[in-house]
Amino acid sequence: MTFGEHIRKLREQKQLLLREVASQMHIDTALLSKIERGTRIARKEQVEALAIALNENKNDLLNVWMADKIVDMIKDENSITEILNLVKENIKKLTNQNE
Amino acid sequence: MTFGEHIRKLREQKQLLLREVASQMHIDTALLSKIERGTRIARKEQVEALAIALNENKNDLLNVWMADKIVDMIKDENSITEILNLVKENIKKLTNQNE
DNA sequence: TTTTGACTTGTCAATATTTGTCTAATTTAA
DNA sequence: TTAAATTAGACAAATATTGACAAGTCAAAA
Repeated sequence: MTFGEHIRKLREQKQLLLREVASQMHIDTALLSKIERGTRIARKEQVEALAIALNENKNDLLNVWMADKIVDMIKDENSITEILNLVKENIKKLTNQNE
Repeated sequence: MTFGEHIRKLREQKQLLLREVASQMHIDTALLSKIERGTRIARKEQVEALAIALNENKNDLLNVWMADKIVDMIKDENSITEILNLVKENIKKLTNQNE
């Protein structure tokens, strides 16, 4: 599930209108609509504001958002698995350096 | 190993000078220097030109480059593993849709 | 020590991208 | 049909990226 689908589902579950949530986030309704539909990428501060407006866990939402951005980057690549393995390796090296 | 470290090692193995490679890539020596040191991010076309200049496999180099960009995005996050799992899930869903 | 060559750094204008909003559709629900 | 909700398109403003230049460091040769 993409970030947009995720937050739309949450919003609908809570029976909130786009304009209600958007207003709490201090952004235009149209922009939130685009974010939900995936034609615009939310900024980090917007995700945080969204977590508050939807009364959801901020970190969880940020994780979904970040994952979405990564998927966006690599979805059209032809060696996704290989790339993700490289990422994992490099992350491991990075964290080991702090020991 | 970061993308910059990687290509610097390759260049040194082949005993090429920054200016030789940069010239083949039609960019300034200073820019290539920054790319190798990780203070600048190469563009896709530059990675491709680099693969030619270094006589390396283009796709392999692009994978290292892409992995590097992803690491850059998430290295400071506190739930990296969780994020990468979400990525994997979502990628799986995406590819299953094409069946 | 001076010079030379390789590399690095800081800065800048040009360019490109992203951002948020407005207005005008379009869709939905009553 | 109407009214409210949502979406699409276009735009200026803000931000970010780009590549180049000039000046810098550094090590080794002269």
